[in-house]
Amino acid sequence: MARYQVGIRTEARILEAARELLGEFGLDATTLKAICDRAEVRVGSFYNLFDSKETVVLRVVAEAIAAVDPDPAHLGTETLNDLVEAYIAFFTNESIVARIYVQIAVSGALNNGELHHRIERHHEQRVDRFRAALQRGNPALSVENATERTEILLATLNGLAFRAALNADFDFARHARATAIEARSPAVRRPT
Amino acid sequence: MARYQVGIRTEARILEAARELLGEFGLDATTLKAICDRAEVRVGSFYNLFDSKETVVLRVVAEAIAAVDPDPAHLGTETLNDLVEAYIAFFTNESIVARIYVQIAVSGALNNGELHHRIERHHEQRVDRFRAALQRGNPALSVENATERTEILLATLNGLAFRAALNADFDFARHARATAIEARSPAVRRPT
DNA sequence: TCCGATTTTGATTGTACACTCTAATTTGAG
DNA sequence: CTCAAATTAGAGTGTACAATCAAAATCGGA
Repeated sequence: MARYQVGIRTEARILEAARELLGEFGLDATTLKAICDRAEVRVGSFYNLFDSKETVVLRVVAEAIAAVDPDPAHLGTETLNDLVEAYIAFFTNESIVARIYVQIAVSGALNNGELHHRIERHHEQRVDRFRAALQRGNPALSVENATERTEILLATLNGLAFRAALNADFDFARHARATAIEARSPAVRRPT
Repeated sequence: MARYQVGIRTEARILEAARELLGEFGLDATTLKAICDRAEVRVGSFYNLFDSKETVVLRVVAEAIAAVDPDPAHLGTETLNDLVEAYIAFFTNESIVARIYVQIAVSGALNNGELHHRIERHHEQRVDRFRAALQRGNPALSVENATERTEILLATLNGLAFRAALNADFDFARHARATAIEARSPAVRRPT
């Protein structure tokens, strides 16, 4: 299936249109028609290049996440701080796309089994990367302890992001950084 | 608008049907037709009693949340533990309804301004109740400190709930209780 | 220039959904 | 029993959407 240049450019235009619409107006407003209108393409051309609307949406979301990856090559050199900052960057710069991610995770999960697994796997990979980075900066931690701590940290970050999605005034970055510091330098219980 | 008994019973049947469908199959599967079929009511009767489908859904969700309220009369006697346990009960027993709450918060928030404010207000009231309970059990805490701590605690609980929604095996209750203990008895930073 | 492969078009299909409207029926207070 | 008000029925409206298809146009290697 040797591609023609025209088709490749059209594909790029469609992706760009989807990226812009999703990032600006959210999932519900990004209809197939809206994408095609902005890309100046007719519906038929869209389906000549993509299997479905879902394909495009998932690709845009995946690319937005990948764009802030502090270690795209997976060299294992990232610090916990890098990962947290990447997380903050994603939710700060791409808040609507981030919301779409949650939207897909929450609404699609019950119905669409394949999608559910993709998101589940994605989250587990994230736990793993965060845990590894935490242990790198803190070799004394056991795997169990580090995993536990990572689960809590990520839960808090997700919760804070959700909070920020509800209230734009909420200082997501500050809370996120404070939480991350807490997770990095282990606290001890005050004797009671 | 003096009600007839028949209408009151029909209203109850519709609410019950919506409750069952939402709790079992989620928001997307709970169509107007599905509600009417289960309630054995025709569409026209539905709209004689309710303004919209949204009305019914929001009422079911609100009632599910109210059902686990440890202090429905707002006497101010609830402990932080009570509140956390209520939260755990809601997400454990009514996991699908809880998911619907998130679904509404995330997808509706951008479009529907009125709904957005309701959910925002609900969250702020929750922060307030949690903070008050925390201070009651820990009078030494300043309002600022308690608020901060509460924001983090609630964010973590929400994040853990989200995690549990993705992976049914995740031990939500254990993590939630552990986090709450942490929040209750302030930890101090280990000197570095 | 030729010609098969790719791309484009846009009318059309199909579907799912919330919601409306009017006429018929039922209720229950007086 | 009467009758106005409440309730019910259910066909019908309107809309928004993703996706299909066959024919026309275009591409680009040989």
